[in-house]
Amino acid sequence: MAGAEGQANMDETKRTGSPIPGAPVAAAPAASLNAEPSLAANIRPTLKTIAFMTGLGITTVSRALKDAPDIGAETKARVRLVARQVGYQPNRAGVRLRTGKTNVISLVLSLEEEIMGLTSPIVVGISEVLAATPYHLVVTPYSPSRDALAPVRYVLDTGAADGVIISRTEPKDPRVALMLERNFPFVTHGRTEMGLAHPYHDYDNEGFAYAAVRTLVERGRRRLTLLQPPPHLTFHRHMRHGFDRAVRDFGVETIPFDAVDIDHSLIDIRTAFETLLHSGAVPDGIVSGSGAGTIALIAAIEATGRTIGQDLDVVSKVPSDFLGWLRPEVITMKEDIRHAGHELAKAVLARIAGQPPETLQSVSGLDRQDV
Amino acid sequence: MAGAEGQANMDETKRTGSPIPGAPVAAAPAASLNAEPSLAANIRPTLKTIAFMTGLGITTVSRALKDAPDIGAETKARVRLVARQVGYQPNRAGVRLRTGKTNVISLVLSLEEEIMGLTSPIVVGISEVLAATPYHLVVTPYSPSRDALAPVRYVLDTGAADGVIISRTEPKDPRVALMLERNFPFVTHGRTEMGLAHPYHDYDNEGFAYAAVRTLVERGRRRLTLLQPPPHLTFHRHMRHGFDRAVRDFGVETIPFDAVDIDHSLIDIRTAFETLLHSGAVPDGIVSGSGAGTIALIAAIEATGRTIGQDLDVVSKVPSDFLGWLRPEVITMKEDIRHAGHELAKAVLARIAGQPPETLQSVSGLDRQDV
DNA sequence: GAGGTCAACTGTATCGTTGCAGTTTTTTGG
DNA sequence: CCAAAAAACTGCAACGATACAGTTGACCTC
Repeated sequence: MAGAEGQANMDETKRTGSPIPGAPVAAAPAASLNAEPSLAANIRPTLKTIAFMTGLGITTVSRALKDAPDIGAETKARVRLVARQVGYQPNRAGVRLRTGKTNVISLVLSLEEEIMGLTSPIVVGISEVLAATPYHLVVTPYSPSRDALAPVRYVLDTGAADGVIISRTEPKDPRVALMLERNFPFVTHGRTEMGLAHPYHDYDNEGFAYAAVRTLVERGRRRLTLLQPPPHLTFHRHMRHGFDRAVRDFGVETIPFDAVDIDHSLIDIRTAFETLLHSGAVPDGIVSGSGAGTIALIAAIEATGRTIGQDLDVVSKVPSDFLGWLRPEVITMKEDIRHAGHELAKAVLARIAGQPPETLQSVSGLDRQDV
Repeated sequence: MAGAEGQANMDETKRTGSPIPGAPVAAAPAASLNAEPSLAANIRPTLKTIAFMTGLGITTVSRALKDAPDIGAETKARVRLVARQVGYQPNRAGVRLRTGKTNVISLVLSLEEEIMGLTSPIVVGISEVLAATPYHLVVTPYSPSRDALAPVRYVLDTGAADGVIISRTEPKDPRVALMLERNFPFVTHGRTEMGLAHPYHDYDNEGFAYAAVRTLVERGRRRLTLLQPPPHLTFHRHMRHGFDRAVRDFGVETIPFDAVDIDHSLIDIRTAFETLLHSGAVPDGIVSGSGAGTIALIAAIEATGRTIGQDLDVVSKVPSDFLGWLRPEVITMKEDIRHAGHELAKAVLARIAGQPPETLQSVSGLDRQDV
């Protein structure tokens, strides 16, 4: 546009570089400062270092490492060789500043869902997948008393990550709505019911509850009850549906137990269940949606002098097999949370890579044979 | 140096900014691109945005927000007001690139130490402390089969974090040596024995083992054994010392049990302990250094028809109180791992702030009354 | 041999921030 | 009333990487 020919470039000497020896350029110190990326040993190599070593331009080196089509094959080979040799690793801050790409996955965690050590295996599972990638895992916590939206907003507003993993989803989850609206890559651990497609991984809680009821019925139990997830979370519905459907299918009775849910403290659960056991309506079969909760149930059961496997049966979903060791009479069905971590990580990465959400939805659990 | 007066500055029009309306500068699009940080709504505010809004220079805004001494009080107030108003948050990549400060704490985790959910509460504890700071928590995993030094080297070489938290320390820990040598801020969860001062937080395993033995002795137990940590870790020695010293002090007998340690699988521990129970030398008191391990011990004990609290007693260190619920006959002593997370996080932050290592060493556990 | 095409390479500007070295204005001292 | 000093503010360059818009030279084509 605008200005005539003389305006832009074409000085006789390009200011950058100009390492032609003997040329009457600037002063010595200035030159050495700019030209040689590092005489010393332990400075971290940058593109400039490689450019200097290969005699190429910084741009060329950058493109060569990216395998761009307009760089010669031999040049690429040379650059890669030198890069490997000096142990070049792109400066994350540089990339991030220029491109906005953070190479970070943010795991948004409720600090209190931690009571029963679910975090641990999920972190491990995610880490295992990310280890093979340039991605880092950042834990973004929030206290559940506060707004669950806050951490998500933070990531979105500050561009702190390329992808987000959230759990404890609700049927109408504002976090999902927000990220979908902003077209931000994420996966949820748990489904939603908003009529919007997004990546998720979920445990088949409906299948679990159904199978649990069936198991109890097969043992002759007829008066069943459920220790269920908190009502505002999606998987409350799933578990309820599975339970209720099975109860209908098998024609058995249910005893309501709504005073507490698996988010309550063990003490509360125990107290509430003891109360139930002292009431007129005593169940002979219990489905528990949480391994920790089951411990409280067991305490209540034993405190009232009953024996599991005899007076009543308990089927529990568990994250690990402690219960199997300590109370083999409790029937357990394992939820593989580490596997969930794998799936979640793979899904965000795929989403970031542009794969459509519909293809990134999975449910794991029992074989669905029995549903 | 070199060139005469005309060289450096003093063009009539400064190229940057020049938002004087009506001045005959460049073309419209170029100007709008540079002058107005954003007409649109949702662009993230930067220093430039605030500079534009306040009419100040970018440098001034930066310094004002840093509360530098050469900025006027009123100016600072104005800048802060606008910054708050527009929700300014410094771009981490910019800061990091310029200053090298990452605002990241790296938690270096062995992926397999995870068997018994220690990670969860430690992550929570660290997060709780970091939440009040600009720091993020990044999980840097390694598989224990591989070099434990690798992740530390990575952080050091790439400057991925401002501070590191490691666990599973060894008496001569190469990671500690490396970070000390590079003068890099870190804390260890567990002590070392290298004669070098560094920040640490540790559980008082010696005190635990001593108290455990005392408890057993008080119950009349005389033939004691220890399920101990793996020999290469520092706390193996601590626990051993506490155990051995108490055994000496109280004049009781010990039964060797070195076939397995708490890092072995539950199956292995159970098998090994059953073997011991079937041998001639049967203990009547057991100290267990791990909650998970205790479960395996219990299984072995019960499989051989013995009763805890009667034929023998078990004292176990535990991370949570499941055992207390399910096997109240087992005597438990709780290790508060979340608290460890707090201490570790506070220590790295203090170290980063320049506090001397000697002041950042703590041991928690039982009151040391009994040692 | 002028003009065009293509392959291979390169300089410049930029992301947002801060260290540095100023510049301008006001105040102070003599 | 002028020089010097202090106070308040500012532009430039740089951190490392990449998008973009060239530049260079070899090779073709007519």
